[in-house]
Amino acid sequence: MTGSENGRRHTRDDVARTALRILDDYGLPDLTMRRLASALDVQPSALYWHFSNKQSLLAELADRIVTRATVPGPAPGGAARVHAEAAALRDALLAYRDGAEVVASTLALGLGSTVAHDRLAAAIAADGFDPNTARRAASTLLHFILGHVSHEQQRMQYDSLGVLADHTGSLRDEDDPAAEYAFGVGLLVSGLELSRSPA
Amino acid sequence: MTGSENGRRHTRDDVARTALRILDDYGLPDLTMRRLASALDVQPSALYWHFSNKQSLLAELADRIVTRATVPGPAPGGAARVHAEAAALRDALLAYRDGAEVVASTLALGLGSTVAHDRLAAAIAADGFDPNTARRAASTLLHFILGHVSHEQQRMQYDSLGVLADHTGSLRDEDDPAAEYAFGVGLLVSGLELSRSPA
DNA sequence: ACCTGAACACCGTTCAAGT
DNA sequence: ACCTGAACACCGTTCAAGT
Repeated sequence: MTGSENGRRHTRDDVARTALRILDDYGLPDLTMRRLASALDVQPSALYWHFSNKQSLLAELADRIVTRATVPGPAPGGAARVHAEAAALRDALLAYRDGAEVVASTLALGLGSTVAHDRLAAAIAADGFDPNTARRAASTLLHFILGHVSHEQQRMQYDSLGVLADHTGSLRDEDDPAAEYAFGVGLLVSGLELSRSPA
Repeated sequence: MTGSENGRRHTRDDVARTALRILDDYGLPDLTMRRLASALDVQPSALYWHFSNKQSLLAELADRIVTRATVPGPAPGGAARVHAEAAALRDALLAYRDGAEVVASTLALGLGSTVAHDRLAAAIAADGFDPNTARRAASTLLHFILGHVSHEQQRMQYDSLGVLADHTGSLRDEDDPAAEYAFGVGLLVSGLELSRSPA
C-alpha cells in the first residue's frame, strides 16, 4: 500500500512493470535505479541481475510503450492508414508520462524498438511507395512524431507545475496539440502524395 | 595548457564559452557543472553566481548555437529559401557536438531560443503563406530537424566508439545523412506547396 | 536464480562567509 | 562583483559474498 512491491524474488517482467509505473506516476527524471529498487524492496544492485544497465531497462520500456500502439477497428488503406498509424503511435506515447522521450532516447542510441518505424514504413509502402521511399518517409514522420509528442508532454508537466512562464516561448500555438499533430502528419503525407506523380 | 582557464574572476561570457568548448570536446554527458568549474579553476558553487542553474546555462548555449545559423550568400526566395534556412540550421547544429540535443532539450522546456522557429516561419511566410500556417509548418519542420540531427549526432559518437552493433537497429539508411535530411525537408516543403492550391 | 552489503566515483545545488 | 568551503541529498555501477 505504501508503494512497496512485496513478495520477494522478482522477474525481469516485474522490474519492467514497476519501472513503467514509476515512469507514469513520477516522470522520467524520477525513474532512478535506486528509486526503482526501493519500490521493489530490493537493493539497487539487485536490478543489475535483470538488466545490465539503465539504458537497456529504458529500451525495454520503450519497446513496451510502442508495442501498445495499434489502430482500432478495421485497418484503412491508402493515406488514411498512414494517418491512423500515426495517430495510434501518438496515443501510445501519450499513454505513459514522458513516453515520447523514453522512446526517442533509446531510438537515438540505436537500441531496440525499430517496431514504430517499421509500422509506419509498412503503412506507407501499402499506399504504393517503394520500400526505400517508405523507409525514409517513415523516418521523417517518426522524427516529427517523437519531437511533437515530447514537446507536448514536457508542456504538460510544465503546466501542471504551475509555471506558465508568460506562455511566450515554446513553439506557440500548442493550444490544440491534436490539431497541430494532424497538421504536421498531413504535411508529410501530402508531400509524399505529390512525389508520386512528378509533374 | 592543461585545460585550466587561468586569470581568475570570470564573466558570464567566459563561463558560456568554456561550457561550449567542453560540450564540443567531450559531449553533453560530460558537460557537468563540476567539470566546467574545474576547467575555469573555480569551485562549482561559483558558477551559480553567473547562471542560476544548469538549465539556464544550457539555454544560453542553445541560443549561441542556433544564432550562428545563417544562410551564406544572397538569400534566395520561395521554397529555396526554406531549404536554405533548414540547411543552415542543420549546419549550425552540427557545428557543436550534441548541438541538436542541447537545442531540443531547452526548446522542450520552453526556455529561450525561439529564434530557430522564427527564422523558419519567416522563410515560409515569405513564400506566401499566412502567419498561422507558417508557424505550424515551421514547428513541424523544426521537430524533424532536431530529431534528425540528434539522431545523426548520436550515431556519430556511437560509431566513433567503435560499437557498430551490427548496424541493424537505428533507422537504417543513414548512409548519407545530408540526403536523408534533404528528403525530409523536401517532403515538408512539397506538402506545404500542395496545400497552397487545394485541388 | 536472485539478492545483500559495501564501496567507488560521481552528480546539482545551497548558503554562509570571505575579498 | 565574484568566489571559497563545506555541506546536503542524491546518482549509476561493480563485485564479492550470501541463500
